[in-house]
Amino acid sequence: MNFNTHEKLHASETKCSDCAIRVASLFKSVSNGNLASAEELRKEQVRIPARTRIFQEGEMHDYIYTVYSGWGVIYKTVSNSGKRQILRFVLPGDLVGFQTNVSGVMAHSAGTVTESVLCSFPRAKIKPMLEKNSELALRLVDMKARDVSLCHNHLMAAGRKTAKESIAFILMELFYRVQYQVPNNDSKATNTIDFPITQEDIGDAIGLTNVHVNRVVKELMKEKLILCNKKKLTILNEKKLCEIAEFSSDMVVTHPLA
Amino acid sequence: MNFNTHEKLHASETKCSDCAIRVASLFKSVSNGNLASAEELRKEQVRIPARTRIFQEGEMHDYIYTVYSGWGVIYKTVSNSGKRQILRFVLPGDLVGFQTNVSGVMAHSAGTVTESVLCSFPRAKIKPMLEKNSELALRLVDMKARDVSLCHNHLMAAGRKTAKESIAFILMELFYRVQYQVPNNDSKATNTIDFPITQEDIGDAIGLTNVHVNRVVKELMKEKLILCNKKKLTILNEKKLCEIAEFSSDMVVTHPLA
DNA sequence: CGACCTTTTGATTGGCGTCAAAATCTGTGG
DNA sequence: CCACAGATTTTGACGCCAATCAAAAGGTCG
Repeated sequence: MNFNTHEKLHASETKCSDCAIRVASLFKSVSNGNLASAEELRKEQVRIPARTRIFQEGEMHDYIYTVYSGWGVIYKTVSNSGKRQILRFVLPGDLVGFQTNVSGVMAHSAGTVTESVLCSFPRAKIKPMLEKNSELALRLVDMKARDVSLCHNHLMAAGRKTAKESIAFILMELFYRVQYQVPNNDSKATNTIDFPITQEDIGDAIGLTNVHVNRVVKELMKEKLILCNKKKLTILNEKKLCEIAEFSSDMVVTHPLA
Repeated sequence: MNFNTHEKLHASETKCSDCAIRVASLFKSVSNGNLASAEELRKEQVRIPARTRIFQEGEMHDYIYTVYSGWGVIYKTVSNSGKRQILRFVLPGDLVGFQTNVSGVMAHSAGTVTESVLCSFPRAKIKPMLEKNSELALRLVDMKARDVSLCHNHLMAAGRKTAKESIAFILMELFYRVQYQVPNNDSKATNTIDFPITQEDIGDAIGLTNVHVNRVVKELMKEKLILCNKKKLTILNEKKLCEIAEFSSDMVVTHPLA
């Protein structure tokens, strides 16, 4: 699976008439009055094809993005071996590309999995915006704290869990994140979500080969814990999976700073 | 290696006469005027023995801490297997225990490695403080962004690097973090730092056994890349180690949001 | 000095990687 | 709507990195 490059990212931009709505996640907890004051920050909506790179590790990139729709990944590559480590699956509402450093050189790459719609925002305007609007700053603290929490769980899976435990974990985590973050999903009724990532992606997220992921996934299917094909994932035995994975749904729920 | 518990954490507190200085890290970028206004927030200084638990995963804990001196770890435990995953080595200037959730139940445990001095701060006062002082909020965003960045590197090591690469990485990372964060270290002159963690700790950080860590560390010594004994670590061949680890010093440098 | 860590070494095992090839799926253009 | 190419999944054989088990040697601290 190779990423197309998306060099002229901002060439295909179209105006987003009411982008404040689209960046619902970042602005979620901001009162209407303040939102209005943030309106001046005109944002650009971008549509990016499936499996296309958004920005690349080591390169300058002056925008951050809020995901409006679609799945993506952020990742790093070991240059010695060429192996990829997926750091996070990106879903609607997530922020992509925010990092604090002097140079603006990206510490990781980002790419889409499915066709995605992002709202871009100039990195340079973040600080003034946060200074003007403390609610936004608090919201960003929340989002970053959640990033840390997800990354801790992810690290735990990669470092200390078996292949089966890790895979069960990642499936449950994504199932719940989709439930909370993807609009118009019916996962509560059907226990099924759209699942556009490959087994190779799963492997790259937890440090396994696609071959081994396949063996474990088949085992989970044989045990009637999941059903997984045609880009759909069904959770058949949530209780058992949570036990195996040591997962609980409150590991993925966002909370405002209280 | 077991942690003592530190049940009566706040029993042994002593007043910290000028704690604003001690929480230098969190308040680093805050102008003097604002610092004064934050003075009202009386903080408590706590001294904790070596290898003692500060708080535990799954339990309520109402304080966050800024580390003034000493080494510590934050970690999670796989209950199935009892295996520990160290999420982060904690050094002076680091924040410990900040997370956003409703319940106040800690998502991970924290403990000291050496005797440490911490400044405690009531979790409940964070939000009002940040609302009053936007510079603090920005500073917290920076710190959390750095947490994410370190965790990404850590995940990369655990997931996709070989034992040798990961161990080289963790050694270089700690070497530079000590250089930047520990006061009165002479690492620039001597290439040597105090190194109080065990090989078991290193293994728990990247998902290896102490036995295997030992074999690799000995190999690194045999190759004259490091020198490591008596709780001291010397970097003999930084260039080579950085190549093996794919490490660069700007992976650990803190930058204010610009 | 004695108990307990921590490091070190050796022997053996096993989980997951590697290599390879077939089967299946997916999207695209004719 | 079919055909084809490329991506993805699946299966099998085999190998290796790191785990496990065990035990000795060296450090550390009360």
